[in-house]
Amino acid sequence: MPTAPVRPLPAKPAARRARAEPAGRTTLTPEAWIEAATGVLVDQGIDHVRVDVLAGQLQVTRGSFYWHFRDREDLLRRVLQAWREQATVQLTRRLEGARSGPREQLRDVIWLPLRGRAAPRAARIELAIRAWARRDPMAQAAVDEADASRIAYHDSVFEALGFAPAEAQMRGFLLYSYEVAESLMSRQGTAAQKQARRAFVERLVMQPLPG
Amino acid sequence: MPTAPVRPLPAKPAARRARAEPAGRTTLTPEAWIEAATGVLVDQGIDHVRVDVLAGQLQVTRGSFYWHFRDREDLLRRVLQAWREQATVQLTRRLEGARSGPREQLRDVIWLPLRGRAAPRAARIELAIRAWARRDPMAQAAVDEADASRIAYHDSVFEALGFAPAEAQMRGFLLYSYEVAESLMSRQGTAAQKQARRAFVERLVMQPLPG
DNA sequence: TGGTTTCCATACATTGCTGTATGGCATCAT
DNA sequence: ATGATGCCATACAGCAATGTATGGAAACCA
Repeated sequence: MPTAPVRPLPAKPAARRARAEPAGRTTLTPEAWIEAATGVLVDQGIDHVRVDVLAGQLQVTRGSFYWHFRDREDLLRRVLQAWREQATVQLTRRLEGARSGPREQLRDVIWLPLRGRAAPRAARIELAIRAWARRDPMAQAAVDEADASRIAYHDSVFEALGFAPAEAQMRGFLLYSYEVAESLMSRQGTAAQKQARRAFVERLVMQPLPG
Repeated sequence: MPTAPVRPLPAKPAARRARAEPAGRTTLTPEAWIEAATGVLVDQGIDHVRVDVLAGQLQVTRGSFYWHFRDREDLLRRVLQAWREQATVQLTRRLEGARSGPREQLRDVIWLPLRGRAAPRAARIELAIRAWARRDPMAQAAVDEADASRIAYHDSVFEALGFAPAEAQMRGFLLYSYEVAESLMSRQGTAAQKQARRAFVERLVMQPLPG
């Protein structure tokens, strides 16, 4: 697909001006559309993210949409972009907590997906984008990038635990694999079994190999 | 969705009669439609499995489709059914090879996804159905069922290796998780790294824990 | 050979969704 | 006050996909 000729949007102020909004949000931000699109993406799939559906959800007409966005493709790009930024922030937070020691980082990696406030929703968004990525190169690139940086983080944790780089890499990948799969197959097993699984994995991935 | 009132299909013979097919397959079987649908499902997603697309691919018109199938929903059901049967056959083959000893079964589980002839395509089909399952309860049920029986098989391998049932269950889940994730994130790492990963996991999941 | 059945083509009728063009109202600058 | 602008509504044209109704040719049965 050749890069489409950029049709200039009607000039808009870079920063949203503070207009007199009488109480209940009469005017929409692009972020509202992006949020709504993400919602539909999560429980309907990318093909159901359609302009008129979102308009109905936001109680406006499609005229509003085509004011804020060039077209549907434009919206999808910004949905992905929003996810990338969120994922980056998430990982940055972890890197900043690196001073707490590798053992604690490992515990966080394993248990945070359960304890986190917004974790379940973030997981669902990620799975939806992963499904989307199967046939959209742009989404695929975003997912690959996120996977790579997270795996790199996992590796670093095992390196900090004293494993040689090559082995740390394999342990990091295994642990990340487990997390992704646990999210993907969240229907398998009872809550107690899941707890036990995580505790077991936490111990096993630290277990040294003989030889 | 209430179970739709069943509109009776035009009566058809249960088994396809042997008609004089002059050379090049002038007449279509339902299986041909199912195969085509699976193909589109794999690299386009379930929403792109549309009657007219398949008709174009099969060089016929939609009239043919509505003779073989009640409607689009009917086709999707049969696509899922075909996958269930294939997955069952696959697992049955493994259970029959159980006499070869647990170590060999473990090797097979880990390495077969790479060596198998039709393995890559089967993996892609499975990922496509997994994506579909996120918003179709019927597909979700099929995936859950497949996961459960495969996990049970993994468990049995670890039990045969001498681990206590509870621990075997966790090891089985971890190994299956790794396999699913390796398929899902097949873009991560070089071929050599993947090889090393598998070899490493094969050893680690057998490693006993102290205590 | 005449009639039936199998399988597919053709031709509607309908719906859903996209993108554009244009109008209108409220809010802003001056 | 008066343009000008931001934000949205309305209306239109067009395509894409579904399902149905019906016709028609070739193979089968008698």
